[in-house]
Amino acid sequence: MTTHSRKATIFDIAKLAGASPSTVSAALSGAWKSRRISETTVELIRRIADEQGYSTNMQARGLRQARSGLVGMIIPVHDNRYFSSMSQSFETFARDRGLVPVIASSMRDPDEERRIVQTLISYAVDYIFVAGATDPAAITDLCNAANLRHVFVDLPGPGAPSVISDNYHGAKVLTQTLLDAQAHSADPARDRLFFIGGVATDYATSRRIEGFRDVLTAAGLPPGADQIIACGYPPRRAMQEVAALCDRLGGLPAGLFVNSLTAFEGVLGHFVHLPPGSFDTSVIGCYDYDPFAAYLQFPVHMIRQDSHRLIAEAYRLIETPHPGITVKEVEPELIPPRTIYAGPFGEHG
Amino acid sequence: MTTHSRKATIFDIAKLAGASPSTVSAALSGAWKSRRISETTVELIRRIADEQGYSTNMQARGLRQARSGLVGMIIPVHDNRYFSSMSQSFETFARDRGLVPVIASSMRDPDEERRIVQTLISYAVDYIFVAGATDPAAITDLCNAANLRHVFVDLPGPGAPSVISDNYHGAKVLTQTLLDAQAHSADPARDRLFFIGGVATDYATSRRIEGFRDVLTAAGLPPGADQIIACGYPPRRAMQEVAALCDRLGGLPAGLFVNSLTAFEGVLGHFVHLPPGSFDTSVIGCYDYDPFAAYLQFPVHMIRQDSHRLIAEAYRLIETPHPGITVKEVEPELIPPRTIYAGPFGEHG
DNA sequence: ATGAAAGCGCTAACAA
DNA sequence: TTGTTAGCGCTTTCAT
Repeated sequence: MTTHSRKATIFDIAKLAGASPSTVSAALSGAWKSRRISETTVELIRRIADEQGYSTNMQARGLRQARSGLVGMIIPVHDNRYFSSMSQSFETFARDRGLVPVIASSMRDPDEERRIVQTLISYAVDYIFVAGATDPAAITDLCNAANLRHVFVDLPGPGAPSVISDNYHGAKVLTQTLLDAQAHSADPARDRLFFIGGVATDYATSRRIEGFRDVLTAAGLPPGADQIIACGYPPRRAMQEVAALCDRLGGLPAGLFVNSLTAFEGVLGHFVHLPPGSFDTSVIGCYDYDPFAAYLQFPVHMIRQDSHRLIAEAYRLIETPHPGITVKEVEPELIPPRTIYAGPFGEHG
Repeated sequence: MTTHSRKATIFDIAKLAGASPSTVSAALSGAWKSRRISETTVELIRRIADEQGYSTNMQARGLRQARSGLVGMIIPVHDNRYFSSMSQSFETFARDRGLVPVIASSMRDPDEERRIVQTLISYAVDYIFVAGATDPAAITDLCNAANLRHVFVDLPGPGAPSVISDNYHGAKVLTQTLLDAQAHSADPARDRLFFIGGVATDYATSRRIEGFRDVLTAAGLPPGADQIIACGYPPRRAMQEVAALCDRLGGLPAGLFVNSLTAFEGVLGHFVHLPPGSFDTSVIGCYDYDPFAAYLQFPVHMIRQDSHRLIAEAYRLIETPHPGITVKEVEPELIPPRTIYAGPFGEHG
C-alpha cells in the first residue's frame, strides 16, 4: 500500500473499486450473501481493501448498529490465580464469538465497581460479567437503566442470573477430608479443626463456614466460636492470627481449613518459623488451588474451583433469551496432596 | 429517572435544559471553560444529565475525535503471575490517565498476535503495549500503517521503543548465588550447575543463558552443552528432562537454574518422588518469583522481575514525544529463600 | 455567552 | 445486482 497519513475508509475503497460505499460495506462485512452481490465484485473489493490495509472502523459501525462487539468483565484483581484463570476463559469464549473482551479490576471497591460499569456502558458493551461483585444491587440498577444484560459470577446478585461455585459443598468435602485425615492428639484443646481467613459476611465465606460447621456438628464436634477465625484476605492478618492461635493452643491444631490462597500465604509465613516435624500431627486444607502449594513440606488438601466452567455457564446464561434470576452452582473439585492439576490452558507459560 | 427504552442523548438533555446540543456537550465534557458558558447553565445541565442517567456515548465521541480513550495491551497469557501483575499495573496507570485498558492474550501465537493488533486498530485504541511479542517486526508494520504508537515490553522489538527486564544481569546474579551456595560433592559429573527451561531462541532465555555461561566461565567452570537444557515452558517437558538428567547423573546435580515458574512446576513434579534429604546437596534457583515457592521443602533462590516498573517505564516512553528506538532495561531483584515479597497490590486477595 | 450546522465512517432502508 | 440517502451521537468551527 502507499503511504497514507489518513486511514482508508469504505469510500476510498469504493472509489478505487468503482463501486458504491454500501456495496463495499456489504462485501466486507459478509452481508453480501443476502444482498446478492456478485462474487467477482466481492473478490475485487476484498483485494483492494487488502492492498489499502483497510480495516473497519468499529466505532463507526458500533455507533450505527448501537452495539460495539465488546463484552465487559469485572474482576476484583488481575493478580490472582483464580481470577486470572477466569480472564483467560472469558477471553477464549469471547473470541469464539467474534467479540472483544474488556476486563477491568475493581480492587473490591464498590465505587470503582460502579464507575467501571458506567464506563463499559459508555462504550456500549454488548453485555457484562461481574465476578466478585461487592454491590450487586447497584450494578443491576445501572445495567437495567442502560438496558444492558449482565450476569454475576462467583458471588450472586439479587437482580440478575448468577453462576457461583458450590461453596457449601466444597467446604463440606474439604472439612470431611481433614476430619478423616486428622491424627488425634492427647490435648483436647489442640485436637480440633480451625477455620481461618475470609470475611464472614462475604457470601462465599459464609457458605463455607456453614459447610465447615455442619460437617463438624454431624460428627458430634460442633465448633466453638474460637474455631472460626474470619480475619480477611490479607496475608499479614492471617499470619498474625495463626501465630496467636498456636500460642493459645501451645502448638498447631489438629487441622486447619485455610479459606483462600492469600490467607494461606500468611499462614505459611508463620509456619516457616516452626521446627520441622511440627506438621506431623496437623492436617492442612486450603480452599483454592495453587500448584506450588501441592509441593510444600507437608501435604495440603486443596479445593479447586472450576473457573472455566463458571465462565462457560455464565456465557450459557447470558445467551439464554429469558434466564430469569437463576443461580447456577458449579461443583468445585478436591485436589489431593501432591497433585498437579492441568487446566484448559495448562501448557502455557 | 423515568423508564426509557432508549438511552438519553445530548439532544434530550438539551431539550430539557432549554439549551443547544453544543452547549450541553461543552458543559458535560469540561470544554465549557474555554467556551465561556455560565456556571449556572453548567450546573443546570449537569443536574438534568444526572437525573436522566446520561452517559456519553464513547463510540460517537471517538468517531468524531478520531480517538477512543482505549489503550490496548497484548500479553501472552492472563493465567500467569508475571503477566497478570503487568495487567494490574497497566490498568492502574491507565485509570490514572482516564483511559480504559483493553488487555488481550496471544497465547504466544504470532497469527493471533497480529489479529489482536488489527482488532485494536479497528477500535481506534490510542496506543498499545505489547508484552512478550513473538513477531515484533510484523506488529510494528501494522502499527506504522495505522499510525499507532506502540511499545514493546519484556521482549524487545526492532522498530519501536522497548522496556525489558535485564535478563543478563539477573541471570548472572542468580548463577553467582547458586555457585556461592553450592555444596560440593565428590562426583564431578554431579558437581555442576544446570540450566533448565525456556526456549534458547527466545530473546530473554538467550540472554539468561549468556549470563549463566559467563559467570561459570569466569569461575573457571565453562558449561558444557549438556548443562543447558532449554526444553520450553510446559511443565511436562521440564519434568521429563529433569528426570532424565537425574538418571544420567545418578542423582540431583549440585545446582539447578530453573528458567521459569512453569518449568519449575514440572521440576517439582519430579522432585516430589525423591526421598527426603535428596535436596541437602543441591541448591535450587528459579528465574521468576512465586510466594509459595518460597516455602518449599528446600530453599529456593528466586529472581523477581519488576513488572510494575516495566509498565511504568513503558508509559513513560509512550508519552515521550520522540523516544526513538531505545531499549530501557529494568533491574530484577534477587529474592532469598523464605522471603515473601509484598508488591504494590500486595494486600489484595 | 450560546446556537446552527457539518461531518466523523459506517450500515440499513429504499430505489432502481 | 447495485446505488442513494439518511442518520447513529457527538464535537467543532463559525455565526451570532
